[in-house]
Amino acid sequence: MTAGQGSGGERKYQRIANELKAAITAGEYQPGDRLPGENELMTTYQVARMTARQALSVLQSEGIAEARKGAGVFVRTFRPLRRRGIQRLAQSQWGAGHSVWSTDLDEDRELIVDSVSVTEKEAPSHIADVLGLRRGDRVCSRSRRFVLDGKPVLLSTSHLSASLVAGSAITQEDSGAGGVYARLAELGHAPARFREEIRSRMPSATEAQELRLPSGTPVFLVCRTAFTEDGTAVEVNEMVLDAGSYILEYEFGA
Amino acid sequence: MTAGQGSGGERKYQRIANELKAAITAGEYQPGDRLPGENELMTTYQVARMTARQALSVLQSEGIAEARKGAGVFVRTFRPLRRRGIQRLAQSQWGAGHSVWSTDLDEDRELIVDSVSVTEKEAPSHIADVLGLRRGDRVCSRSRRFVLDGKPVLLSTSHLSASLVAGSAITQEDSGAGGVYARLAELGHAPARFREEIRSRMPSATEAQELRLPSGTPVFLVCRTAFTEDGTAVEVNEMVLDAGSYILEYEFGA
DNA sequence: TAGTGGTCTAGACCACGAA
DNA sequence: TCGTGGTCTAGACCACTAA
Repeated sequence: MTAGQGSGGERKYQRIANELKAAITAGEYQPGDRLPGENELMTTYQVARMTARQALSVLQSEGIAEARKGAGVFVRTFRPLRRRGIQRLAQSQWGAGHSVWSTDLDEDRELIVDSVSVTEKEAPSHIADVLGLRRGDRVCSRSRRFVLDGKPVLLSTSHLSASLVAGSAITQEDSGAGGVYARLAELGHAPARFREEIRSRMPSATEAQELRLPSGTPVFLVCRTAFTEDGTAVEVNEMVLDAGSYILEYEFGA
Repeated sequence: MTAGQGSGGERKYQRIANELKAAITAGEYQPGDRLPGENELMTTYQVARMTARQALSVLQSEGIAEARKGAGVFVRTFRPLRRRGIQRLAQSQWGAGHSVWSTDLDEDRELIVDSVSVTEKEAPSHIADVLGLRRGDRVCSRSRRFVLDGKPVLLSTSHLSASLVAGSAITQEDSGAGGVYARLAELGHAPARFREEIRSRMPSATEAQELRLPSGTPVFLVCRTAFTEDGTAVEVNEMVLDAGSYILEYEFGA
């Protein structure tokens, strides 16, 4: 046979991929172990380079394996953070000066803010709509990147009306104890209700680079809107999360 | 040049992919439109088949485009459902005989249960742990597939202790008005609290087939646990969602 | 330096969809 | 029937990593 797939048979690359997956499931390859490379698969299965490649790409696109250029293809480890969407925003926490992120920390794992930037610009239209701003009104945008065990896992950009927060610590890189929500409370705009909307898709090339995502890893897009008691939206926080690094959790009553 | 990438330059396939993306963003190709095929890209960019292919595969793996064998590569449409995780489980709804899914329906879009199967088997260990069952105890598992506009979007498997629900309508394919939660309430095990845990990853080949997912579409894994007032877990529902068809939404107070 | 994965070429046969 | 994407071959040069 020179090409094409036999009508009754499993695809060659699929068969190779399945055998590798089975070996991983059986524990023959542990997380972090190196899998057989392209050359080895070519000889053991007697296939062309591109076919061996495609077999390995199946594992990568399912998030099971990760290629490192010049080194090999390795079984990925999966050790996600648990992000509690509701308890973490309870008043008792930010009101008392805790970081909103402290509950994200499993024992001994450090989630660190890698870079912060605060800018003021004209409000993007989809943000202006939610915050009830007029055309041309300006927003204060706080962008942060969070790093876990040396790997970036979360990009967060928080948008607030520039006129609302002018002069407060919110416009500083260090927003102070309790963070932005404590400052909003001091300004008389304490958040009372939150809405989080979650999507998931494959990352753009830019996002994949910023989060150092191996191919086959989707991202969560979490958009949180904070409302005051009277129902006014005061903050919109757009987040991009490495989906392989997070479990999102919500608890609520019936 | 015969092969390899010029050290300073953008990859060929990446450049082609970027131009296609720009054209889509600019509106030259609308959702549902057919993109230039492999043959057309080969001639217009003077590249080999595999290179044109790889350019198109970039768009597919980012979920921007979708290949249909024998027809072409098309710009994908994105029109997700909004799944409200909290309001939809309020007592007022299932208590009154509404389907839990009714709030998922945007006007004029029909979410239909495609297939139902109810089985009884020994509890998988991760389910037994949560439900507090002993080794060898049995569970009643209700599996359903939901279809929107002819496309499957959600696979749901609900696990309950077999001894707890024996003889009730829960063991029937039609669980009756108000669904499983109304029946649990009648049995004296009304759910009072819920926990939903969300992950996202690329689908396995099986999941991709069952949900008819184009490549480049991740899935949500939503695991909901229902607790009674005294904190006993009475139901574990494992769901697999087409991430391109859903926005998950949670609203809660500070 | 040897071996790895990343990109690229120039061919081929196949199953499928639309006309 | 004809064009499409899906699979496959057998070569090639490159950048990167680890020994």
